[in-house]
Amino acid sequence: MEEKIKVHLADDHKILIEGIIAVINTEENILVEGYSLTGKEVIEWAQNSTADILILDINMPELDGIEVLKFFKKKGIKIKTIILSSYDDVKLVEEMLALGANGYISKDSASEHIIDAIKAVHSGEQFFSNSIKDELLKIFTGKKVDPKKRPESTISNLLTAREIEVLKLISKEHSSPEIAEILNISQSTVDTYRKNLLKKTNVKNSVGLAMYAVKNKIV
Amino acid sequence: MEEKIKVHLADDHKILIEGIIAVINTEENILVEGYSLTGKEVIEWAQNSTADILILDINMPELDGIEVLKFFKKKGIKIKTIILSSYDDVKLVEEMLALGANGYISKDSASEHIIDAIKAVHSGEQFFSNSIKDELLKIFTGKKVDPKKRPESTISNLLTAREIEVLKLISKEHSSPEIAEILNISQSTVDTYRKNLLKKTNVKNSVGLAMYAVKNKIV
DNA sequence: TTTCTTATCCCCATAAATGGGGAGTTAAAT
DNA sequence: ATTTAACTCCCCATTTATGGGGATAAGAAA
Repeated sequence: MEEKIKVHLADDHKILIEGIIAVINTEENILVEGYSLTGKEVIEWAQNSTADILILDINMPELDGIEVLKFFKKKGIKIKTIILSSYDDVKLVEEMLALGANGYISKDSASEHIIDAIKAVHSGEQFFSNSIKDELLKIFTGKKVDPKKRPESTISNLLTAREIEVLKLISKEHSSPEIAEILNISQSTVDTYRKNLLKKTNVKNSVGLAMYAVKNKIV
Repeated sequence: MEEKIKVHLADDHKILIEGIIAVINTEENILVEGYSLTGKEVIEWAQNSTADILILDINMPELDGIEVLKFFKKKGIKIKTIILSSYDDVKLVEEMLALGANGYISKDSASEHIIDAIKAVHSGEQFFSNSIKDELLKIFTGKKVDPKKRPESTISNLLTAREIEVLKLISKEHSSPEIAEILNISQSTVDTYRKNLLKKTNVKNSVGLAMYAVKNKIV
């Protein structure tokens, strides 16, 4: 009687995607209409999408989930989005909500939660993993946080897109010459980014940068 | 007529596990007999296992795939193991082979490759993702490497107490001169520890060391 | 006892990172 | 139209890090 819920997946790991498809296929009224392996693909897809729900991994190379959500917000694209994350990070959840995400599930959670999340978000609710709910409770009961006073100074506006790219590569143990080659820019430029990153993040060296990246879940 | 191939999965992301189960369930003669979510669980399971194949994620918190393989080798446990990795890293592949792994597939590859890998490894062959094969070819054609001269000795044991001390200080953004002063030893010694740490952990630089420390909850 | 591990130190050399300066182009915002 | 932000590139110099080799003393393990 009712239409199937159309879902689009975005994750850089194809195995995970095919796994989720297999899981979702056990559900009668949910249909995976396609998937994207990179942030860029998601953005292209989004231009002419008729899907109901997007399940979006935040950890993708180059253009990650955060950037995708920002793009949506900027362009006024309204797609109900469920974040799929490797980590339970309240900061990230807050940022995602501010960027218009409708749900947040951890990759640690059981796969049936994906089904639950899709159904909930499709019917207009929000959905969170139990693990992340626990984390949230701690914050919102312990200290009361004004939801309007959301983190204005997220990494994304502290660091530029390019700086984040460089930071990610640094965190993946790449040297400046390597990063220069990967990004197709000169080593001088990479070194400039390193300097700016050190200043902006207020850490001492590359190790500090990597730790910063870990702490802020940008790797 | 023939017995089903019994497979055990090990990955800290339950969603990925359930996804792989769903994929494998489409295969008639392969059966997932269980799964482990941590390295410790794998080791416990391995004591009384009757499975034919273990599919092992290398990136697990605390006790990762490398340590699991080392444990197997030490205890003489013989389980055909397929490594499931997020990265295409030749160094890692070499290390895994030296530790007795029988296959190496990337999470980026399509899920049917898991099926192929299971079948290949079960029949005594080795299996590698195409992406990693390309990488390997580059190495083994460019420079000829004696397969017997595999990094057996380079990646030996766990870290010593002193090495861990140094690793902690590195992860706290200290430089070698600083560490030398803190520990009251010469900088030469600190540098020796750095070298040993790089070898033992098989990472490229200090950033890699810091990440290793994070992954293994040393910091 | 002999071997192995750990902790300590040194030499050499090269590669990489850090820290300061300046500067051009483009695109967006005011 | 002018300013600003982001991205790009270069000079200089110094400090750190990496990679190879070797070495010694104390203590544990075989």
